Amino acid sequence: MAVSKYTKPTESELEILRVLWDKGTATVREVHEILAEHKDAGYTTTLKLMQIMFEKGIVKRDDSNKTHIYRPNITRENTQQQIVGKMINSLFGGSATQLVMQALGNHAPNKEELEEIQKLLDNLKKQ
Amino acid sequence: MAVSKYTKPTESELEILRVLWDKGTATVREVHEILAEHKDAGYTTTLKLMQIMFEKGIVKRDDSNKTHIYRPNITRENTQQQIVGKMINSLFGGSATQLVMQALGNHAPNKEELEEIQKLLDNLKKQ
DNA sequence: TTTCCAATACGAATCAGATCGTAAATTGCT
DNA sequence: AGCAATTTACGATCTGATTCGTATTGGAAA
Repeated sequence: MAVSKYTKPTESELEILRVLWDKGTATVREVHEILAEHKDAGYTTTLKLMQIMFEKGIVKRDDSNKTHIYRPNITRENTQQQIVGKMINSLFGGSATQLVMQALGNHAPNKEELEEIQKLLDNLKKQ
Repeated sequence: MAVSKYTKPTESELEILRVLWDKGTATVREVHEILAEHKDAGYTTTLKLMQIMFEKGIVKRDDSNKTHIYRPNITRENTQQQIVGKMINSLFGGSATQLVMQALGNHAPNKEELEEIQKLLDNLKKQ
């Protein structure tokens, strides 16, 4: 079985990944424009970060044309899982329940979301 | 109203905070012994970190004796809230529900915990 | 073909966090 | 008082992340 050397994305890398996850593929320019709405960093900064992410294997890219096209090489779900898992251990003593209580307590969902959670809960109870 | 300049604790700071939260108060030596069980770093490293945390205001200390006694200056609950909140925004597009689904899906709780969550859910539905 | 623009490549500077060696201070013990 | 052990203080180094300036490259348009 192939071993994937998992590296936790940094904050900046996560920002870029979010754009790539949403769009599927994007050029450096596209990513940069979106980040620039809320953050100010130069274009070459975004470029450099994406190059580093490529070297790390976090993203893939098509460089057959002058303007390279990037795409994520790790899934959103997997990354969420890694990070949430780490947080459960480091901040909630290993109890996912504690995290769930915290999240629900401080960020109450609406009716539809409550129903969604209820369904999942019902499923878990059946096991 | 007093403004508290919130600073996100680093990973190492969190490790130390966990010990302080569990014990209430502790000396550098005590914290270090516990960390040393799972991590290897020199005593002065732990000392330095705790000194920096003191400068930042993350911990308080009683230095009326030679051996200083440290205690947390931020609560576990508050810290959890800050970090979970940030994660919901940066990784789950602002949806606490998504985080909850993720956590429950990948770290299924036992019967008692499910009941606990159910109770909270029932309460939220009543609103 | 030449020119110009946009994109990439690359190296350097900066910054924060973590680590540790060493010196100075304090306390307990003989 | 003098010594040994423990603790604190402090500065230096190292590493990783971020930022950016500048040079180079490639392609499109004139």
